[in-house]
Amino acid sequence: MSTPANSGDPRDVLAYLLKHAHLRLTELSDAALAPLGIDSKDYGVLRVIAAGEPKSQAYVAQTLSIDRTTMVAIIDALEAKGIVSRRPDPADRRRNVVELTESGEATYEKAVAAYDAAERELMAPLSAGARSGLSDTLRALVAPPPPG
Amino acid sequence: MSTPANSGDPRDVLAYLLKHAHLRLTELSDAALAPLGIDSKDYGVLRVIAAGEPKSQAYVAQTLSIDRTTMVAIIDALEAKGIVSRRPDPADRRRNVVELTESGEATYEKAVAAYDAAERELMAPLSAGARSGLSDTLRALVAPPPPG
DNA sequence: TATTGTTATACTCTATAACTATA
DNA sequence: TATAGTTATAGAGTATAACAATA
Repeated sequence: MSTPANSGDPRDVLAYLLKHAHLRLTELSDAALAPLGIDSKDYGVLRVIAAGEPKSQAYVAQTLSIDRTTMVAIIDALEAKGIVSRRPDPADRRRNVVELTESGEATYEKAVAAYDAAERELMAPLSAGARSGLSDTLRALVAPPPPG
Repeated sequence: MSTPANSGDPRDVLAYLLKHAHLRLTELSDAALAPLGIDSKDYGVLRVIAAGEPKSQAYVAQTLSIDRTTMVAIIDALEAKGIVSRRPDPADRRRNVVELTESGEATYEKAVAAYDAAERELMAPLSAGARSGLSDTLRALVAPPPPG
């Protein structure tokens, strides 16, 4: 038969597996990042900010599919911690340019190491092939982010 | 180098991929299940209830790692729709036995087909090997549910 | 007119605390 | 004493609506 009998085990349901794998990684990375004063959501934001040229709040929000009103509070908190700075974009004063501060650069470097360790811990039971296969497969399922 | 440079693409971060793959599957399955009057969370509950012998609310909640106070409202709604029934367990009157009604059995059969179609739609870009590899890999990352 | 950032507000989801009844 | 179900309540997370500034 193509559909196996229902054993009642929720791990037969892909939605359950995706939800709980994400939950487990969030727990591990939140714990790893907590000493730096940030969580996994902050890490995602910092990673976009840290890449290449300075970004606007709107760009960061769109890249991560986070509502721009939600982004305000996230940047507020990172700014209060001295990790990022906000200033009006001289080229378009509607925009805020968001950048890592000097101290924020150091925090970001540590955050990359902490997050990577959490990912490795989650993936520890997997073979090297399964590890890279997981990322490749998920990338094929997830559409490119808005700005692309 | 073992860590690639940060391109700013959130799809390089496993947590982003897991979150958005889950989000996409939830959207697809919610849409597929909506004509039946249930959503993907209800489907997970029905799947546990439909397996084998009748279950208590507490068992269903623990199996899915849903708080028992949250389960009350979920079962309330399924009962109001005539999909499941509740009755005290004669063997232990603290417990509610939760079962599919006759009409609920029919809804459940349709729900399995609808959910499976949503999973297939999500997985459509993948090879057969990648599809089964994804489930196997995720299962290795997710601990067995409480009752086991 | 459209976009960016902001604020105030509301909504959803879920958890905590306290209660009842049963064991 | 401990467990199952329930209710009321509170908190986190996120979205919607409306506004000011700027393009």
